[in-house]
Amino acid sequence: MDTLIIVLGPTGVGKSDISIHLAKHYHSEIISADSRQFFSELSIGTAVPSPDDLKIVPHHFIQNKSIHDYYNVSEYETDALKLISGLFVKVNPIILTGGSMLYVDTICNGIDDIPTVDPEIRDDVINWYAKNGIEALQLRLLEIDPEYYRIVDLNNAKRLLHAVEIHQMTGKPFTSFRKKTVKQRPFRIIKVGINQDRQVLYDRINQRVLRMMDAGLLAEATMVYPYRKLNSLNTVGYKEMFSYLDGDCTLEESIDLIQRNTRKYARKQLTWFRRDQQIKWFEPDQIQEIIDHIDQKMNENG
RNA sequence: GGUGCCAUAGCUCAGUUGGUAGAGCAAUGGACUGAAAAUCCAUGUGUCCCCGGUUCGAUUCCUGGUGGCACCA
Repeated sequence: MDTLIIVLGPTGVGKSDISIHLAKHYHSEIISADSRQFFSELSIGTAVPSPDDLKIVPHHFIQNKSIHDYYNVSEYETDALKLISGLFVKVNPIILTGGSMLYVDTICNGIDDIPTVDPEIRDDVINWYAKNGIEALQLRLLEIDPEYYRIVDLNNAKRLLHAVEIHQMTGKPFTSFRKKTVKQRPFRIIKVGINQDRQVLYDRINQRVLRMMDAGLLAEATMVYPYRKLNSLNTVGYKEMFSYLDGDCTLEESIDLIQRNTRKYARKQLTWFRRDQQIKWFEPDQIQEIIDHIDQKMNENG
């Protein structure tokens, strides 16, 4: 039976090393589910695997896009599933790893077929919101989609904006698309979570940020600084460097902020993963236990 | 050595005309369907530096001490 092993956990915990170990053990390949490692212009700040690691094990969805490209989780679902089904012909199991919760979820459960919003409509709605404010936006949503109005977080402008965009584009309420249907995948999924003592994780994160600085994060950020308004650059490690380059803070403050925001991100990831009962959790050094667990699962039914 | 100012949450500080206290940041928890490393929400008991005094009651006023800062010698 085709099997997808998903290695997940907070940033900095060592998912990459474990994935590479597993890929070597199972003669497998690695699919990335990391929404920032797609971008070829970003490597230091996104902690992409080293050239050596990329040579040892084939990786997919690493630096295959430009920061100027528009890309979203739905396109990723399509691209990744196509790749996975083709790959299973010669590779089984396949390893999927990455910390982008929504992207992992989309591989497991799918995402509803909602139209992609035209850039002009997006700009139009954003401008309308900038002019009229959040309360007007809420009222507008109430009018066009009362069902979504009841359940959405009304303070979260991004959610409201998207529902309004979809309505403006299709003439239909957002809830008519948002069914939250869980898609069945034609392969087995084994979820392996990696976590460790919080303080140890934070220390690792802080150290990793300092290593990124030594490796030239500031120079990398300076290269893409002209495009800092792009969504792809609304990214921990870059936006803080931009604040420094803008003259809004010192370099030390900026580094401090990267460490803090990375810690926050790790916490947020753990919050998301915590509710997923399918995840079996391990410490980073329990590689043999992880392999035993995977083997046991794979033997359960074929 | 003298004088003045300061000492409150992990940090920076506010405040209580005497009735045991609150912001920002940090930390922690949560939400999440095409911007997701994004975006949004929630959570504040701490010997109010120490000893004594005044008082029904002191973190607040007073004496002394300790530590820090500034100025004068």
